[in-house]
Amino acid sequence: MFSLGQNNKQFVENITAMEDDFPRWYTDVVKQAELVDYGTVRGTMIIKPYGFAIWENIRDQLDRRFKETGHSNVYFPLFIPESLLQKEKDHIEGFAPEVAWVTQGGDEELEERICVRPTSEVLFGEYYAKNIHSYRDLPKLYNQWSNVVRWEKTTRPFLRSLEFLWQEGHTSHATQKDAEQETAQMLDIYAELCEHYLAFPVLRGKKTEKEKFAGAEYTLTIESLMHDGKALQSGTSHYFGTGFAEAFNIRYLDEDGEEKPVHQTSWGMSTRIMGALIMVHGDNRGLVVPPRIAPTQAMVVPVAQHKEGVLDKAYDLRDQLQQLVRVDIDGSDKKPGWKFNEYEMKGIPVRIEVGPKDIENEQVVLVRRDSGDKEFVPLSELEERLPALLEEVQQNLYSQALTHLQETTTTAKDMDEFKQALEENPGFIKAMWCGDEACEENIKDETSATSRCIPFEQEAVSNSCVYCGREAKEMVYWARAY
RNA sequence: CGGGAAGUAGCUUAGUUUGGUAGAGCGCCACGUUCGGGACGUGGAGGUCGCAGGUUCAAAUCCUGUCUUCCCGACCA
Repeated sequence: MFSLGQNNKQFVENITAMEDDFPRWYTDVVKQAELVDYGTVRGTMIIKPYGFAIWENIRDQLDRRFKETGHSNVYFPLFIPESLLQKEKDHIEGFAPEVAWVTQGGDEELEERICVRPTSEVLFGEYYAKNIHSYRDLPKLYNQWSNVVRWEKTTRPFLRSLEFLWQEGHTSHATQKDAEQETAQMLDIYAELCEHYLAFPVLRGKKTEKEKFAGAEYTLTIESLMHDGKALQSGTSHYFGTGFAEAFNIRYLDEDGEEKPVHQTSWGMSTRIMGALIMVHGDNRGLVVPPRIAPTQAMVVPVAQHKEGVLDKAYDLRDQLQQLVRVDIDGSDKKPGWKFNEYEMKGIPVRIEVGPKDIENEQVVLVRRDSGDKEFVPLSELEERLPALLEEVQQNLYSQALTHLQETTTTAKDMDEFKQALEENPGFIKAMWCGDEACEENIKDETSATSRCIPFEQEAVSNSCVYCGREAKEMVYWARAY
């Protein structure tokens, strides 16, 4: 095994070091790895082929699980009439400030403003009201892949943009129990995607009243930790109770002959998760993509490719390995060093070098992106070694992320400890809370940290509220967040 | 929405203080030499200096407005 050594200054000149300026590192990586370009309208983004290929893999994994759990994909319109959006009071209050409105069609002023969907609860509500009549119609388990628009004031690629891609699930159930099970099940699917494919751990829990979705009875969330110690809400699943059913009059006739409102859920994961992928695994050489989600898992780089037989051998390898993993080759006439850097920047998990010496020795060189370690592998062992190495990279990325989460998760019994933790070892802070929204508000004002979730797995780190000292109700994870 | 910084070739930028023919490096194209960690030589293409007004004989440069990006804060399922 060899390591890359210290001679790496030249490789990173295009990317700001993350310890110098993390926000700048992020935008550098997003651009250098060719994930996105800025759109012409402020706050919009063009997702480029490589960025979209990663999103497609995330999408496919989620979609497979949705279908395995009985959901059907549908597509609802982009437009919502203002009167429809107004129907659920909390919902419209939550979203009104960031809605984009259409006021004109062609030359004509519209009689009623039309909203460009920021989310589609009301459209599904209206549909369900018309289409659900009997307990036999339930459950209705719908999902849609779509774009939504939220007129945000400050924007960053993937993390917050005026328009973004996501999926939104909307379901109706006969009973509270069924709907609550659905809410929990979908959160598990999101958590599993993060842990098994995107290779980072998440904290699961419930949002506080202040942080919950507008119109929901409660919101479940998964929270993940970025490299700079800030948290990112990575997926949410909402239980609506019968709130929307009452507002939209979604009722069914039950077996017992009684008319009852349905119990509903909605859940979503967006292209924002791309931001998590970048900020959890990325390093000063650029992006690092976990093998299970990487569009290209291994890149064949021929060395001294002008020499007899090298390029042919490289293409043969590509063809052979294609049966096994997602492999690509760069047969362009760039120099090898250029290619090494290019694919490190793009985070491709493993590089396969083949040169004249390797051909002579009947071997290849495998270089892993996460650690930079090189190993010489006999051709006869390659088909066995490469998938195993990809798996090692996947596991290592997860355990690195887990270690980071564990090492930066602290406990605070009072505000001094709380502030000290934020200052010295930013990450999640476990602290008790009395349940009073005023304390939550004050903590935010004084520290800019917010409540991230009330974890399912509770643990009493003290008896009293970290802010006011009154009797504590529950333990909350706090952090500065994106 | 407040405070700060910046927009000059695909990218990074010099030039702006003191107005006077728009420069460089990288990248791109052609040819040759190279090729085990971002090669080199020669030749070449590429710019309404973000946009709109104004001042001036003359504006990348001065003035006003505006758009966009980045940072900090406020806001934010």
